[in-house]
Amino acid sequence: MGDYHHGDLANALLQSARIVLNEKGIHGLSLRACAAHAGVSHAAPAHHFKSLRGLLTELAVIAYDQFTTALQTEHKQVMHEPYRCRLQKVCQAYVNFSIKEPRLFELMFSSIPLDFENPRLKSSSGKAYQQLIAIVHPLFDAKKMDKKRREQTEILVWSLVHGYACLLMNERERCGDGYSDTSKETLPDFGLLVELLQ
Amino acid sequence: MGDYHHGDLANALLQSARIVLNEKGIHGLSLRACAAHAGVSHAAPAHHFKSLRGLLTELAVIAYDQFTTALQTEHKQVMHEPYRCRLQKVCQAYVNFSIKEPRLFELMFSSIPLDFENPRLKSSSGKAYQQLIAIVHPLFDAKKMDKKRREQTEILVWSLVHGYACLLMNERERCGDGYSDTSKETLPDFGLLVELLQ
DNA sequence: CTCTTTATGTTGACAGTGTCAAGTTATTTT
DNA sequence: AAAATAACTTGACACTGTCAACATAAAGAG
Repeated sequence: MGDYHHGDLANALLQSARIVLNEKGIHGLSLRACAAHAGVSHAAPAHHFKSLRGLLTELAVIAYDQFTTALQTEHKQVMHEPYRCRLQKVCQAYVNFSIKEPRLFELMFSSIPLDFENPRLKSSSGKAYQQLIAIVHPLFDAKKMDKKRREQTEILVWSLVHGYACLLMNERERCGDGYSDTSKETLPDFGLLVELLQ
Repeated sequence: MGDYHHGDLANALLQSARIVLNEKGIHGLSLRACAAHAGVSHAAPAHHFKSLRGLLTELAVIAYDQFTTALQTEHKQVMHEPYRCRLQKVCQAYVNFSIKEPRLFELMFSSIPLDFENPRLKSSSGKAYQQLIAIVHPLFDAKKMDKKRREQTEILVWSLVHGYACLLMNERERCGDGYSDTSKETLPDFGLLVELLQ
């Protein structure tokens, strides 16, 4: 009776998962909802992803890849600009992604348990971090820093932009769907921090 | 048969909720588990908290209060120290809280839907933010900044420390329970950023 | 070409969850 | 003392993830 052998159900389910994710949010995303959206039985996903965790993990891989691409694209576009400007703009791209794809961003950094032993997830999330570092790195060339201080500074930059994106998203969640304060969508100039601290 | 009229079931349930939270994490916390731990029937919590969301919201209130207290305590202890040092230490207290009470921290800033219209939650989370601002504020006295630039700088500082705490927690989650890299538990000196950016 | 194996979906079941309605008991009010 | 109310229990329903058993289609072996 039923259509057996869909052909590429794994990808179809991931496609459905993205749609359900955007409609109902992470906590509304269920295996059964994805199966229903893809038009298959409720237990079909288990044959492609071991569990819900498995599906979320694969979805996170997609998310990280798309995230990395977004950073890369911006990075290439600002290659010719001065260092500070570069950094600011790529960090803005980081924030923009969290605004454009809030559900994917949530998935990547939320407390929802993913399978971080999964080699694909390890790879894609690792690449995202490397892409970030690649942006900050040229900034060090002029400075004289040892390895440890470099790493610490990298983490500080990452923390800065990541924290901003997180807080912005929290605010959006709290204030309902219609909320969008365009003034907060642009990351403040990092120079303000220098002004404060020096 | 059953003991009716417990006396102070609401608080007993919140107490149980904290225990269950610390044992099983946010996504393992359920109304029924709390009820079982408190020794009451599965539907008892509904009479005190409208729903699971209601219970999580009240738990978040406790979390924010404890968080604010932690910041306040540190703030008082470093009152006599120079501005920059003060800022660094209170931010460290922020990070320390996320290490000491990771589940509560998660609850406060995760994507789990809370009732942000709840006046108690509004109040307690607002106080936490005010406490943060209160720390950054004195730093501006020496600088000449207009209101907008002040607010932007406040957000940048907040982003910095919040992002660090979040990333640290993600790392902990990913690397299993036994993970603790003490070198990362101390927030790098903000001066590194100045060095990088100026 | 036929038989077997394997991959892929389906169906049905189970335990767990939040939530609601109805019933039971204790306290409070009148 | 009677009535009203608050607190808690019980039972039910729909939903979830996950497992086992079954059905079907594709691929491989002889």
